[in-house]
Amino acid sequence: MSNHEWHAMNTSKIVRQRGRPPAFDHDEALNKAMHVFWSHGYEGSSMAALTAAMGINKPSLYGAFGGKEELFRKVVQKYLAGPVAYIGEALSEPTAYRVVEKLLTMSAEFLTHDQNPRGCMVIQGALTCGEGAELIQQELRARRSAYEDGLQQRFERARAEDDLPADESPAELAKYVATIHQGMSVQATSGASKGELLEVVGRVLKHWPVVERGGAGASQPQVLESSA
Amino acid sequence: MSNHEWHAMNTSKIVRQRGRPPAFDHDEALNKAMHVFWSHGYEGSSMAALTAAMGINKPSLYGAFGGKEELFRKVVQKYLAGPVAYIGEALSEPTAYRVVEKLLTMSAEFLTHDQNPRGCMVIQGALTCGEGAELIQQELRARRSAYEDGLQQRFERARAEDDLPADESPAELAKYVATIHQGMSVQATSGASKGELLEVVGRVLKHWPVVERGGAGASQPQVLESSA
DNA sequence: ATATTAATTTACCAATCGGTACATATAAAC
DNA sequence: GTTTATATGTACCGATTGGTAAATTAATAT
Repeated sequence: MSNHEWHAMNTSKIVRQRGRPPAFDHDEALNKAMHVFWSHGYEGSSMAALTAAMGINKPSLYGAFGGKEELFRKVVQKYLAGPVAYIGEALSEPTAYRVVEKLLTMSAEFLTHDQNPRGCMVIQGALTCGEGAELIQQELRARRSAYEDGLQQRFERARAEDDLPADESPAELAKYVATIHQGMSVQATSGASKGELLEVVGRVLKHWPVVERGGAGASQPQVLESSA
Repeated sequence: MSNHEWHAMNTSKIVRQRGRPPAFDHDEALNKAMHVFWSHGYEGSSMAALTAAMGINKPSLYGAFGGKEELFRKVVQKYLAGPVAYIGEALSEPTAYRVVEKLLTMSAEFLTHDQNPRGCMVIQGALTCGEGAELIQQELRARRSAYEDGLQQRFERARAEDDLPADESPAELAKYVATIHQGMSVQATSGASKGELLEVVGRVLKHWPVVERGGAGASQPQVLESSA
């Protein structure tokens, strides 16, 4: 069993090992690597840039993470479980409207947050690439597809709960929301502000399909008003 | 005056030159280069891949186009004047609704056309990059900004012509349409079909703001129905 | 024919790419 | 202490990166 595999199956478990202990914090180094990949994409991040940011040298990186490609996959896992965990939270909102409202509003915040590199790593990490990165490109595409599937399933549930009109297609709504989300990522990378993204979100929410309930229109959602 | 500069100012002008004539077609080679850059992005396209596709060797490429970066800039110009010239045509449609309808409908076709690499080169050519490509990244960002400005100006004209409600912001609408467009590009690269993109476009058009004209609602635009 | 001009081919450049061999350093186990 | 196991630093690997020097080839001008 190689060293980085041992690390993978023993995250944060304190086991007395013999041999020289690592001189760096595994999780912290992974965060530094995430920042580099997030900023420059997979191919745009050189081993030199990664090791410099992580504060370790190449043999240590190989021992602990197994090379550039495996490091990137571990970074993606951490990214999904950390910075974009809000997506899973949004999906558990009680209504489809609230799901989209929370998802896109938090995305507008997330994509333009000062501490974060602009844009989403899963969307932009390897949209285009050379001949050596097709597997990474494929991996990220699969992640985006899984995200869209999650949205679709949530909207199917919403329709079953009479929370979406019966003539609305969950798959089509999911692709619509994913398209908006991905466009917002490109916009953030291009310099769009949080306020500008929130205006886009507001327009999406203003026309979000809701079922007409009898009587007063009290269930009509509030229109999100944002500061430009 | 270097050779590639001579080429730049003498496009398609037949002048008897002395010296050995080029063995390749300038414009055709540029098209081949466009296809490579379009498929793999700026950094993902190596000189080896470019020269192989163009059917020339490196010194010829340097002589005719001035290096990788200048070649890419020339490719972008050709891309704007050729494959995506439909954008300019869309802007001259008579109403804002028709502008967006034509722009996004043709984009759905364009982004998924069998003969084209998936996605838009200006959007995805250098969204993320390493340390040597920031200038190209900046150039493409400026192109996207110019595109959005064009949309905004068109919507300003539309509002002046009472073709958009007075309380709609042209800048906000432009960013909204650009966000949709850029999201569609990511979707196309991820494998979305023309029909799926047209469904997204249909949803955008269904809620496009139009001025309420007196009397019957005859001026209400037809909803675009697409085949999935 | 000869000179001139320019595009071709071949071979090469230094720098960087991701990845490793190897010796050394540092811990626990005995 | 000695042994064993792991991490570190240095120095290196072949391959590829974008870019050229120099010789050759092919055209026109005289």
